[in-house]
Amino acid sequence: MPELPEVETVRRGLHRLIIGRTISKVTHDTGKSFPNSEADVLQFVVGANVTDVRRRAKVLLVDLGTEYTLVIHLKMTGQLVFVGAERFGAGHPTDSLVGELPDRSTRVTIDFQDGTHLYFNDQRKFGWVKLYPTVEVPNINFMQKVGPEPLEDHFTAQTLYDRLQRRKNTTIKAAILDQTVLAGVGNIYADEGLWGACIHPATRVKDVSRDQVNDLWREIREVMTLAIEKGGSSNHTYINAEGKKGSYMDFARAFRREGLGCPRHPETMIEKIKVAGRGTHICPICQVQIR
DNA sequence: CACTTGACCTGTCCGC
DNA sequence: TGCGGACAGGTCAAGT
Repeated sequence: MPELPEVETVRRGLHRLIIGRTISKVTHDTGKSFPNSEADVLQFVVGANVTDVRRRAKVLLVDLGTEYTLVIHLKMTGQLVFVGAERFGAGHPTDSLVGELPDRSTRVTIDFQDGTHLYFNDQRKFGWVKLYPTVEVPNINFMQKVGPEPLEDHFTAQTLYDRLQRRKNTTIKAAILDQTVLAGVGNIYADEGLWGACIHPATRVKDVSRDQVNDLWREIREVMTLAIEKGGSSNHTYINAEGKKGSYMDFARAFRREGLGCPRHPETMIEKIKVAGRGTHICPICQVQIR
């Protein structure tokens, strides 16, 4: 589900809500939702306090005082929801969208000593929580391969142009979804960025001009910055650490707007097509495919 | 190596 | 109403 802006929104919430809390108990599914052994969980997680919550690409990193880190990927439908102790005394937070937790999609429950809880819910079970020594995190295969963070200062249009050269013969949409080209772009912000830059998603990378790459670079950064400001985009499965939805979809220009007017040409409707195996939203007037 | 496709899961929606 | 198939905000492994 979540792309960079959604994962960053969850990170900010957790950073505020769980740092300094001490873990008293962990319960989890057997299998890939949390594949570490009970012995490791008892030795390195239970009794540990949370020292930091970081993000790289779409991956969350919850650092523990034991020099171990919980590495978490939400994939399509994962959620991390913090529930305070007051929930069980004064009732539910009125603006939370989650029901009573845990529920049938809860894969991992982390209880804190102060009576608060962190729930990892994941309807489709694609997501996971894995425990690594903190110093080993940079050596994880994904961390070795993943591309630059698009919102960092050193990510320039030239960087994007250079990194796209490794995918010259595929479509521009497939290329920007490739996490080794740049980090954090998923289906929503790919469509939004390509609409902003007036590039048809099925255009081959080699046919995208240098000026178009400049536009795409700027649009990806702008759209992700706005999305973080709005707390991300929400479908029926995405909520943040406090159980609330993001409002970026109120500002979306192409994604999931098929049948509605293009903001640049209100008389022309956004169309839904398939590119790179994914549902793709375009304006047929502004985004003209080359070759 | 680059590229595409299917697999991983569950739930929902849409057409017959 | 029931059922089959497509599809869903992501990555991997395996195939060509």
